[in-house]
Amino acid sequence: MRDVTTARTPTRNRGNRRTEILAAAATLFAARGFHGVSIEDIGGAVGVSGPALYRHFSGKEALLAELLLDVSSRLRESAVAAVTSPGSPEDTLDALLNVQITFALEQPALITVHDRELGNVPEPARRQIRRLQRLYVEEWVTVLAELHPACPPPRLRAATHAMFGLLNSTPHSAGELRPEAMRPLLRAMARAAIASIATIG
Amino acid sequence: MRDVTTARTPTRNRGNRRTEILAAAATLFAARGFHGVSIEDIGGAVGVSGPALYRHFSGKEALLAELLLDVSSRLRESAVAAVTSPGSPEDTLDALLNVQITFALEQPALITVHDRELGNVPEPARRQIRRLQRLYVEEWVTVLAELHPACPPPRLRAATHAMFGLLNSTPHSAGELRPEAMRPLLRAMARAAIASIATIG
DNA sequence: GAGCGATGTTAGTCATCATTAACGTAATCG
DNA sequence: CGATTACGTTAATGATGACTAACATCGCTC
Repeated sequence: MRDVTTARTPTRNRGNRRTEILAAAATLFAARGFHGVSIEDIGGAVGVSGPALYRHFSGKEALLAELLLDVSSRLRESAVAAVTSPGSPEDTLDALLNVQITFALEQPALITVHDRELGNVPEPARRQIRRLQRLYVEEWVTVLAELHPACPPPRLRAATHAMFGLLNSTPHSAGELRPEAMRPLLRAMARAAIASIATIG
Repeated sequence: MRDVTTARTPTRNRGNRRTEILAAAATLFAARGFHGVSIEDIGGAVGVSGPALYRHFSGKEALLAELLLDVSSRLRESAVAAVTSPGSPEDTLDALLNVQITFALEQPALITVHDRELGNVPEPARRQIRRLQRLYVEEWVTVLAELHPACPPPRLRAATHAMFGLLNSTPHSAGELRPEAMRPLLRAMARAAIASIATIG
């Protein structure tokens, strides 16, 4: 009389604990910074204590690396999907906005860690994360370039970063507004901000 | 035959070293986070080594506290000046934008530390910094409320934070654009973003 | 039902680090 | 001059923290 519905892989709940740890670490890193969080803290947050983490990760830095690698590849994947789906440049921009806004609203901790802690990732992984981040930005720049052909790329890049700053402000205004109200606000502000870059220079 | 031109206070270069330390600490904290920087690092950055800092500050946390207290009071002071000077709400908004943009462009390290490290400031000072930050935000909200009377305050507050995010993106787009080009871009994007908040809801 | 792999536990170990102690030195001031 | 003050220096000291070792346990598979 065993429960067969939970389709267990060869090794039972394999991966749950791992995922749990990643989530807890993201929250803690976002709140106190990589060096402000101890292995003990992370373990404690998931109900195991300390060195248990080494059964799942080779070390603290590896944990961070996996976190950032995961975020940056998911972001890039979603961006590629948005860009390759058919539609006008305006449609594509809207799709990109949705990607970033959804991420910012649903995973504020990951977003925070993603743009603060790259410096603590050891070298092999760091390069790859940087590459993914760069590719993500370039998806945006490409679309913006279609909408504003007269705008030089450096300005487009700066504008893109400014927009990320705007959208990623969600951790700061946590609690001010419900997500359902935050989403249209961010979308409107970001759209307007982008539209404005044609009006200067 | 002494040099009298350098108007020395009772104690020679008093305060130079102190200021130098604060500046170095800001840069390091911005780059690696409070816990990622050692007292030795900060000392090294100004050419003295380690425990010399205790001649100027009571400890690492006190150093951070002074940094944040200084930033938040300067921001608030400038905001008050902008708000109390005569002019239309639009003029006042422009003045506020100039305050924040100038700060973001000229002191990116301080801006970065200012919105990341509050959690590491010990309690007496933390409350005061929070208070100053809140007051700063309220200056913005008050002006925005005049421009958008129909907009509920929580939305104004969220929009204000989003705009700070936009303007404070300068550390991320460092090098993309020269400050002379960055300033009008940020101003245009921020103005447009703010104008857009009336168009929803 | 013995062996094994996955997963934890607790008790080291070894660095790093904030902070303090003990001790110069040079300039200022009486 | 002689003392005090401002500033530094190099050794402790005491915590904390990442990581390792040695030792369970438990669910499976054979």
